[in-house]
Amino acid sequence: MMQEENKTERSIPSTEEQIKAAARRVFTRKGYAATRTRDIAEESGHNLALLNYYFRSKEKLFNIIMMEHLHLFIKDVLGIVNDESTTLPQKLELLVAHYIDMLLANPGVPVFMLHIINTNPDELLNNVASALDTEQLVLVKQWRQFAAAGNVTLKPAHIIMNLLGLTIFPFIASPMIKRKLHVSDQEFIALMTERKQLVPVWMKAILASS
Amino acid sequence: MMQEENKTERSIPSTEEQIKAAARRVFTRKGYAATRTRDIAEESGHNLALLNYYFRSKEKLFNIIMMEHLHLFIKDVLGIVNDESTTLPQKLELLVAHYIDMLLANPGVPVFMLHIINTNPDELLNNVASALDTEQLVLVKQWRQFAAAGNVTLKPAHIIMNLLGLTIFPFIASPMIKRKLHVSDQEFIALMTERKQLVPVWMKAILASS
DNA sequence: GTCTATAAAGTGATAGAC
DNA sequence: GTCTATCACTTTATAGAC
Repeated sequence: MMQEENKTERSIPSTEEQIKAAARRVFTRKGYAATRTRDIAEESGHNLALLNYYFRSKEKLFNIIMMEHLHLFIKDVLGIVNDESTTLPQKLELLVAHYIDMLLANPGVPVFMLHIINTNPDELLNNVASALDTEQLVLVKQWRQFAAAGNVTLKPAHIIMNLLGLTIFPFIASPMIKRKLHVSDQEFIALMTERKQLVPVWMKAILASS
Repeated sequence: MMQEENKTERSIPSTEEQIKAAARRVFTRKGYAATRTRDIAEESGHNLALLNYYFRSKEKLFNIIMMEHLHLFIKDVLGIVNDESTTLPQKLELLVAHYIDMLLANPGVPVFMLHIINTNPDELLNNVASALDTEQLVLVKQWRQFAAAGNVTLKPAHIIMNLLGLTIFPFIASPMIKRKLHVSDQEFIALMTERKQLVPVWMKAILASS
């Protein structure tokens, strides 16, 4: 009477989806080892047996979540990086904006990924951005051109570490930042939104200073 | 006959120290939950029962290691930060060099800390650098002076995030960096050593660009 | 102090009723 | 598909011999 059950687009998620969503939250918050299947079941509002019914095992469920997170990191990036019609500085701005938007929508992703990177080094480091280390990327070609023409003395490793550090680190350290710098959740979002413009400017200043 | 037991400075560590050192390695590598007390015992070359004999429980042992890591983060910093005889730029250089040296000697510390920060938010975030958020620090006074005189439009939160991101992030992401950027352990150390000089230069360039 | 053996509790997964 | 009850195994911690 009040609300008719919406059976079309926005209907209630299936049990399987509910469990997966709960798993994403708990795994992201506590990591793989500290998560008990009972935690996920409780968080999902369903029974422990359902978890095994739908996903067979804790590990298989984790792998599904992991792959989805991995996909978030790579999705849409190839399009930006391989676009012949954009310049190098434009790609920088697009990449930073894209990642900050993605991380604002999925704040737990970096900690999740780093936890994996630092525990299962070999297992999936091959997968991480494996599509991205190609030497044929337009971005890489443009970079070589830029480095050959101008006089960039800074090693590429430094540049990449700077870019990632300036973009991703705030999300990793957000609990400490919010606490110690007296930044509210809302202010944190505003800060990160500012950084979409600022990081590219800073990167250019860093390049110019070397 | 071959080697007489050295009983003075550099004698073999006590069983207690051996277990603690093993715990530090295993906890750093795998995190609290994924570590089994048996792993620590095996790594130390001693028996599982000895761990409980010396430290009562896994949790108490972990807390000891955690506090030692926390101490590494704060130790010596107060001296740098409260030194009336150094300028602000000098403090920046000293702090960056100090942290990079500390992290090169203890590469696992950041991941260890972040794992804790993101799992036990409230428990110890009060302790983290609680001595450092005082408004009375010489560093803070010098900063206020600098900000009032010059025209620094950048918010302090951005500056701190940049400094930490440029300094600490490479250690957090080192497994990925080494793998994806084809950087050897030795080259990584060289890169970080370079950053002791570079980060302060970059920070100044960032400030000037705003 | 150090070991072996074992108790006590936790955890992933399944059987079987509904 | 969903639940309760339970198995099989792991893991922390301790008891007790030496």
